[in-house]
Amino acid sequence: MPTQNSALAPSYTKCSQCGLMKLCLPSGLDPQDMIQLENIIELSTPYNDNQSVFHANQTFECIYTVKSGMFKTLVIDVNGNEHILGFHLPGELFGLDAIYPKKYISSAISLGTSSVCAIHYTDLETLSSKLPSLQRQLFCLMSKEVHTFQSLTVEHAADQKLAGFILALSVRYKQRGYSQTRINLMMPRRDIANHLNMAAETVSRLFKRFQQEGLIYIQRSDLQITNMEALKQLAGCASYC
Amino acid sequence: MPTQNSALAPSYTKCSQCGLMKLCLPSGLDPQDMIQLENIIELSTPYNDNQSVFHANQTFECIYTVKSGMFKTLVIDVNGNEHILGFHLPGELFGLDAIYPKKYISSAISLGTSSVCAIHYTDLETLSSKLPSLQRQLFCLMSKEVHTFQSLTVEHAADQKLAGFILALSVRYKQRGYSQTRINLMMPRRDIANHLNMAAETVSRLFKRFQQEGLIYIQRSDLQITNMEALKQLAGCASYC
DNA sequence: CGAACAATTGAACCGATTCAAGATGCGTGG
DNA sequence: CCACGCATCTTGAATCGGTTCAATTGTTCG
Repeated sequence: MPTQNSALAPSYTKCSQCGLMKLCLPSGLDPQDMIQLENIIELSTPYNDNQSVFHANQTFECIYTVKSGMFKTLVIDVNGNEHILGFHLPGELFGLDAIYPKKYISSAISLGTSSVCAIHYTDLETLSSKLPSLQRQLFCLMSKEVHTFQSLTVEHAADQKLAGFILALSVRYKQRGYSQTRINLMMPRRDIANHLNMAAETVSRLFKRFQQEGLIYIQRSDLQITNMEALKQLAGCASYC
Repeated sequence: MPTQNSALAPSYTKCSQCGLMKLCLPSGLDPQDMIQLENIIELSTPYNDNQSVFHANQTFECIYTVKSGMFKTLVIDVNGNEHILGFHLPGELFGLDAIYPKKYISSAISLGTSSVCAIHYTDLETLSSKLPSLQRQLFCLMSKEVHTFQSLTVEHAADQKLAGFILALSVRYKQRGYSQTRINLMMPRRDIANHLNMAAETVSRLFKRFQQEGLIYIQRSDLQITNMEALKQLAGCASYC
């Protein structure tokens, strides 16, 4: 049984970048192509808590895959208010939104000690025009990304949003081989609230209610899902399906 | 001076599909490549009001570009509630979100008499692996699409959202050669409200307020922007930038 | 231990929704 | 051409979910 995701995932520390990329690219590439892909990937030194991978307005160069830990991407509006666009788990990509404007739109910040692989976009573009399977993967990935944000634009009640958020984390961790019922949130309540467009107080009250109703057990950032079905029922279809 | 967009845009009725594609693909393709692209595009017969181009769950085959009129894409949640994901103006693409799941996620419905061009996705994929410039364009387009939805996830007050919506339409029509100050809304208040996650009554009240404040003049679906700067000020940065 | 920060809890408040009614515009047929 | 009927839009008043503000508790770390 997988353990809580606070430590590096065993599957990551043991596996090659090839394995990492397989996790990033949903339906896989053939091994020959994978080797070529590995050649354009750069490992970077780990980040401590709250460090930036890139900032909004910097020239776009690389897209990133999370190797361990977690990152958040956020934008700052004209009034100086932050808005967290999303959280990125091991095996997930970020930086794709910078392709069109040729500069980063968002800033990427580490949550706790975390590390990434960097992929130069020009290299990726060149390679994917040589490898149709890679091209297909990338189109799929970007379509999925569109999807994720589409789901977020559908308004729900606060409890549905939070339930959906928890379930989405559960599904994503499961896909990467972590526990789907025990999750280390890593981000503070304030960040969850910000991402879901609600007050931190509301998140706090809802976590309490969910626990009273037996849906979850939560202690600080250690979250256990105790009634998956009820949680799904509550979320309706919010964000994760 | 461009006229209101209620009739077909002159630039469209006169121009070839090549011209249409140029509008869809931001930074253009060289003429040679464009000819190859034209070969995989199919014109379809026009739709009357409220007809469906595709429905959610149908097998994904084509992506579409709007030739004239307007289309909306919408999803229906588990409770049977509609949510309008977006409105698609002439020269814009829709159906990209179906690539990853290989079936349409949303349904596309015409608003008034409208027409499209269909592009078989498998052909497009094949062609774009031969034409690096086309591949680049498509990555850009999808990145832009991610962008659009990212912006929508940032919560604003109702008046900011509506102001942002109006401005976004203005910008998009301008890009396609229509008037940026006089817009035919085409969709009912209910649809605007639904898309922006608010009640139709709120839209009505806000249009009235905007008119009283001299930002717009609106008569049924005929909208004129009378104070662009103030509208931008109000919207802050919502959705259009 | 004590400072600084994060999370919780309670109470007043507010923006937007809901519900209900009325106004307006539009197509149809007499 | 006007009268009718339907759908859309507008307007007002009551209500509610979630925010804001303020105070308290809990946690982490030098």
